[in-house]
Amino acid sequence: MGRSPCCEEKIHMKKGPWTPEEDKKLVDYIQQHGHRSWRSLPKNAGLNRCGKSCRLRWTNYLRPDIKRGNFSEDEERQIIHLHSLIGNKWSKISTHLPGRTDNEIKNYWNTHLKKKLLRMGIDPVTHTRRTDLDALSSFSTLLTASASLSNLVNPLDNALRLHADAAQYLATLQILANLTKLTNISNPPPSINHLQQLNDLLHVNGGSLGVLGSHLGNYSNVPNIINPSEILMAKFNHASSASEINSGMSSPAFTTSNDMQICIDSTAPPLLSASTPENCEGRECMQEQMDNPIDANASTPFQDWQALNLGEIDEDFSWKDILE
DNA sequence: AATAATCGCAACCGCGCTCAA
DNA sequence: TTTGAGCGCGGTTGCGATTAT
Repeated sequence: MGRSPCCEEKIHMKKGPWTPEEDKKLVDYIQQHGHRSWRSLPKNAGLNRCGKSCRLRWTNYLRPDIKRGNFSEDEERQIIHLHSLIGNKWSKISTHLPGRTDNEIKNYWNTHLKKKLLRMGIDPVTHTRRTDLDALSSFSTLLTASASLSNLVNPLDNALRLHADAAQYLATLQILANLTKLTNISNPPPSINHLQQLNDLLHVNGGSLGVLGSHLGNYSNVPNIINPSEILMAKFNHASSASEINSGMSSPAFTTSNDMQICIDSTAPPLLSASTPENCEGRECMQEQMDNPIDANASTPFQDWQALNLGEIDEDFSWKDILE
């Protein structure tokens, strides 16, 4: 049903920002008489405003229990959590955040949290990893950045060079890996042949991942393309022991057995997921996660990358810096 | 220093729900 | 059962403040 204008005399009503005098009149009236009927309130309070405007001013600004100031991290988390469960139900969300109005939460969501999630590669509507090509292009920005880093490092500094090479390679890897996902290309496990070629490449080129990365095209052009990240991980899986890695036969970027374990256990982190698990989709999935406090803290895409824990060369150089 | 672009927030708009007559 | 007043909600707009060029 509904109604359009909230009062017939609306055209004569004042609009726009409230003056301190109007605020005082409204507060004084409500403190004395309450606000049983918003429609009759402005007339009784001596305000040339429509009741709706009075209600909004009171509920969003003048109410004595309104909390002012920045949102705390805890409040942010709660908003994101609740939004993932119930969507844009701002008034419902506000009931869980004492002193915060639905309007304030809505504004905060639109101006801060939405962007924050997007920066993290999370779709603010579905709360799942983004699958669009924008995110892919942002990753190619990372590739460009890592390439620049590669150009900046002293060619004589072998360790730094390898780190930069690895950064560039990982970026390439992720782009290709996600392209294969986006295009629904099947990923059969790497054959022994592929592994042998990979092994040769690493040995011939002194274990430089940068050089290896430059050969990825050979794999991505063949039919039945193999997910490049799987090639790399299979290579490490295939290595006879961690000592082989540590002895310099493989990339110095992966030097500890702990690092190896991470590489073996997972492919490149799923910054972009082209598909969701059959039994866990979109908001329902998030609902499950939020019901479980541990799952609710599930890693963000960025955390996935941090989880690679590839180590740091020195205080001024870290993977976090590259990935940021 | 001037101008344009962007951001952040308060306020408005209009739809739909509830409930009393 | 129908009607419509009143209210609440979510989306949108307007504008001052801030930042970038």
